[in-house]
Amino acid sequence: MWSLEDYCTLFNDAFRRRETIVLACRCKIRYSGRAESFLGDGDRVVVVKSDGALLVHQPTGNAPINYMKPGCTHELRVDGEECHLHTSHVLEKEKMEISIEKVYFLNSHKLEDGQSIIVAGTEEDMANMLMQQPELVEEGFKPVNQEEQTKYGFIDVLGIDKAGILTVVECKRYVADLSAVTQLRRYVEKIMVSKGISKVRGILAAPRITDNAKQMLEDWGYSFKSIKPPKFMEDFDKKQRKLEGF
Amino acid sequence: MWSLEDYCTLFNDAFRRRETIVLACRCKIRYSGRAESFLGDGDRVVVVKSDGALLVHQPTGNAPINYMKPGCTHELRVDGEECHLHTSHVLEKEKMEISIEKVYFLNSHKLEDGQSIIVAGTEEDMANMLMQQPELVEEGFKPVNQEEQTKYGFIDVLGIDKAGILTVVECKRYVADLSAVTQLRRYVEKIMVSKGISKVRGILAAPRITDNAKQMLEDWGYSFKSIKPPKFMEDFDKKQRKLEGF
DNA sequence: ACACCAAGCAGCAAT
DNA sequence: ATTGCTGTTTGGTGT
Repeated sequence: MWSLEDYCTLFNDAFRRRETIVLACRCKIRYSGRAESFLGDGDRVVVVKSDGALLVHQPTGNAPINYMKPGCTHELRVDGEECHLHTSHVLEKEKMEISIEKVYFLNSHKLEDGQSIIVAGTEEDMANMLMQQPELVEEGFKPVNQEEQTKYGFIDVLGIDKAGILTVVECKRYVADLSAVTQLRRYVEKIMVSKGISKVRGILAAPRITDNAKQMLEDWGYSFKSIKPPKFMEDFDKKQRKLEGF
Repeated sequence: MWSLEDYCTLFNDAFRRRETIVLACRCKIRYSGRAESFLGDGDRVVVVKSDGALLVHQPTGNAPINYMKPGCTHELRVDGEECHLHTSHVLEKEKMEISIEKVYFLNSHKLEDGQSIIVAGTEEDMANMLMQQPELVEEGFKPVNQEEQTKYGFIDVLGIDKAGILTVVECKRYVADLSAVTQLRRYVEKIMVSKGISKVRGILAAPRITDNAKQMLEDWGYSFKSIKPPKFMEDFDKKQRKLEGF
């Protein structure tokens, strides 16, 4: 069994060597920075990464209960019967103190990883699908050049309907809600102003829409088109080539 | 040194006992579910929690590069020269396979934690501050009963200005952007319809606002009030009492 | 269960 | 650096 001093030496040396450190312990946590927080005694896993990021995970749940951003300094010190991990981010004026009552295990290793993840099935993929298969939006719909869109902002798909009316399409991967409608409305109005056109259509493309959102959409004269986002591994080839280019 | 079979036994037994497991390894990862992803060879920390949640962390950055939600089943199996961690969430039709080339360390421990975090300085705290010190919003501003708000949705603060005009206040903890303005606009319109009033004011309360948002705010006849969110540890006493009540 | 929204959101790309 | 926006967002609250 190691002493508190041993743990401190192990930890501080590992961090100095930019190893990634994992520590399971019983602790309480105080944080002060963009907000302030306190977390009473319990068992957690603490991860300190080579870039100084720190994560605290409870034994259940997806998200960290506390964290510090990359760029932090860390020091583990003995304080009576406990160890205290002092973490601070000088630039961001944030600090954290983890009071460690008991260490269950501590391990560290130099980790190297230069890989980027490749994801298929995002909102961007959905927009690309509609650019390539515009008939999915509506019969006779013609997307305009993607270059031209960017001038008007972050519009997912811009096109012209079969009657020649400029049409903004906003894509959502999941259920479209009120904020999706207000977002569409904002884009439509932006286009009307910047192009000086009084008639611009808005289409919300998503697998589903909430009742309230549907109502608001119709009140504003926009329409909904049910579209499932793509989820093809085939897309990987294209993206992989793009990544390998760098 | 342990064999691949040893690691599998350790891992599978630990998960069966609902321990929290930490594994540092060189691996590649495939995920399929709400989207699909692939991550090539690199060193990562894998955390498997007692509720079945799984996190994969690269040696830098704040967020997990891959994850699975609570409720997953996990099995680590030997496959030739490698171990494969098969993770699946039957209900959500999600699955992940982590191909492990090399294990740096593996630890597990039964962790217990029933604590909830107490946070001060949230948007809700900001709204409460304005309810208690309405003069911060504007001279002569009087908040209306908080009960009454809930009928009309998630409005932060509803009140009456010194001229007797109903006023919606939307709070933002940080820089208010375009979506904050559209949100305010949605609430103001909702109130106008539900109360049958043609004149309702809107105030955006935040420490700062972006230029575009300011523009849109003024175009719509709303106003901005620079207010810093509260950040008092004193609030902890109140919240703690509330939590202890359970 | 669904709808809506905040988050100490994070991360990314464009400006 | 700031702005705007997506996210396998997560997590919480109210209906």
